[in-house]
Amino acid sequence: MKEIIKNKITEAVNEMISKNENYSDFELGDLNFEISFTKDEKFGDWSSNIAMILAGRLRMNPFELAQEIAQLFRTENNIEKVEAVAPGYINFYLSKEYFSNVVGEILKKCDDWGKIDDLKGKVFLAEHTDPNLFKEFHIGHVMTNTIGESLGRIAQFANAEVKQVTFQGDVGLHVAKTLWGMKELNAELPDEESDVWAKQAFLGKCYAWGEKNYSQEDNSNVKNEIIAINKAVYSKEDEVQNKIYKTGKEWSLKYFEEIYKILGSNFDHYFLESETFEDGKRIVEENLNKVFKESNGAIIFPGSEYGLHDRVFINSEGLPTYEAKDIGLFYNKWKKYNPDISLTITGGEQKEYFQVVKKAAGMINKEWEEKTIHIAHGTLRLKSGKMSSRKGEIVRAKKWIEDTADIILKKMKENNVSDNKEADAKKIAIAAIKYSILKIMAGKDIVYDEEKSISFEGDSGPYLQYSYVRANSILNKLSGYVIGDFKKINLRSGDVPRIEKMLVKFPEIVSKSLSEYSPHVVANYLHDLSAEFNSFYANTKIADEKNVDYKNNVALTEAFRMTLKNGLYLLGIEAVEKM
RNA sequence: GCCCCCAUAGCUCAACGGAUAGAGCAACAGCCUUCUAAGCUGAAGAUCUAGGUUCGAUUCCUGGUGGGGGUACCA
Repeated sequence: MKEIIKNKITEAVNEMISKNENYSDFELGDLNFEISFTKDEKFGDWSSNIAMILAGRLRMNPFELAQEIAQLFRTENNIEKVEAVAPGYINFYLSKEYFSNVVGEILKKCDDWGKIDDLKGKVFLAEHTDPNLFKEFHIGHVMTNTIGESLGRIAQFANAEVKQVTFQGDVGLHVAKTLWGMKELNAELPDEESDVWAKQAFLGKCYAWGEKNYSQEDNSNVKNEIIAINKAVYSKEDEVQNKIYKTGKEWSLKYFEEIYKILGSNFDHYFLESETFEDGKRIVEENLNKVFKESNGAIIFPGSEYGLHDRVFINSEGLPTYEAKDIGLFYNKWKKYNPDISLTITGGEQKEYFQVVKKAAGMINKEWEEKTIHIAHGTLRLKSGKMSSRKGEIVRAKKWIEDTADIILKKMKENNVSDNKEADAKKIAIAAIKYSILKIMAGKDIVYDEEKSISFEGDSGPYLQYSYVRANSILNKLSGYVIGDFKKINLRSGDVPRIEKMLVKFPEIVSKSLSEYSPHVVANYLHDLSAEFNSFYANTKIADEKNVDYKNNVALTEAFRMTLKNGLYLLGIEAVEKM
């Protein structure tokens, strides 16, 4: 529809220009005007700003120009009315047929409703979460994971071939600190029968202990020990240490598997630093004196020459830093997937760091820079201040989810509608958490208030799930009917309900969300859509055969349910049947 | 010091340079004999500050104030 309107406007403007010699030297080609949904029903359904843009160029009154264009606009069946309105909008009113046809289309497309071709044939890589083995998974990781998973799913809806990957840190100073701690705190070592949570909690404690001792100024012995351990991790020469390392690594990998399962996150591949650092180191060394240079015994990239920071890629011990490992990751990503778009999602504090790495990467291989997009999201911070796994001051993801699920479970027991309360409570908890992250534009900080539990009402994940449950409940009641019976939709007796008009927007919303790499566009839309449905629900008895618009309303409810379900999928949220 | 980001209602967030700046929470007034009240309806409430660009600025530019982040061998 958008394209039709756009073409017809172009025709009208061309006609206007050809008729009037005042415009003869005017070129339409580069006009970038828009056709967008109106923000209020009273302005019609679609609206164009063409007159206001033309007005600037032709130095004319936008409203008069709008009137002229509107008059020349040749309407077609589905466009009922075209109207020029001050300050210079041209508004389009669509017919009832148009909207009921879209409802029919939604019922036909089902799970495919909302899919677009924006990334057809493209390989889309989404790297996110990037936890360090030997450290605990905290609520900050949940944020990256949630945003990354959602962006991947949105790209998938845009018909891209999506690969979700993560880059896990299994070598480096943090590992050395943990290993040192494991030796020191050996007495507390959990036995093999302990669960993954206890084991990882122990590793987290060891890390914090190692970090604390490492950074104490008067403790140069410990510092040297840890540096030695770090070297041995890379070289794998110390048999005893290799064994400890192997134990810790296995515990961690199992632990992360459990976490990903809880979050509903699926990775196509796990890159490990231990598998990329050699490539990274080699590439950096190959490009010494071309891209990189030596400085104080280390190999650095002189970012300051490009308005960025200088950063160390290989330290004076000859070991690769995260920077070099990231170069190795670029190499391995392209070797394995050759992506058209490669997204890296991290916290905002890595913004300037990543600019440096990306710049350096681009000087090695142009494609690496050109096809990489860094999404820096905000920090999930505590009300009391920043989390620090170094100091052991973190909120564990698992605890967050379980605490949330407990509150929900209590509420479910009061209501007593769900048949699998435990499982549903978990889904609702995840929904609440993910939605609270996704409803905010990526890039902004979120303050996590441990006192105030997360919201289950209003603009929240559970609100969306609840709206789904309501629609579901109506449709279940009609189990004697097959929805197929409603696919032949008659014209409504009255006005098209707002919810029906809103459904039409879904594919456009997906497209916008993708182009801005911002799941919050989808989240906000689903909230508005659900609010509109709930309002419709409160004012209309939907499952009422006596109503003249009965079939329309049932079909509309089904279309809403499908749209919401597909939208929730994009956010990585599961619908529940009852709650 | 230098660089980057942010500032909208009491609180948490929205708003392609456009129409009356939208929501949720909290507080206030209502609505369960009717498809699940995790809901609905109503009223109240906001663009940090000084300039500039524009037909039009919450949005773009400059200064100020306040907050966050980054600044070489951590990730």
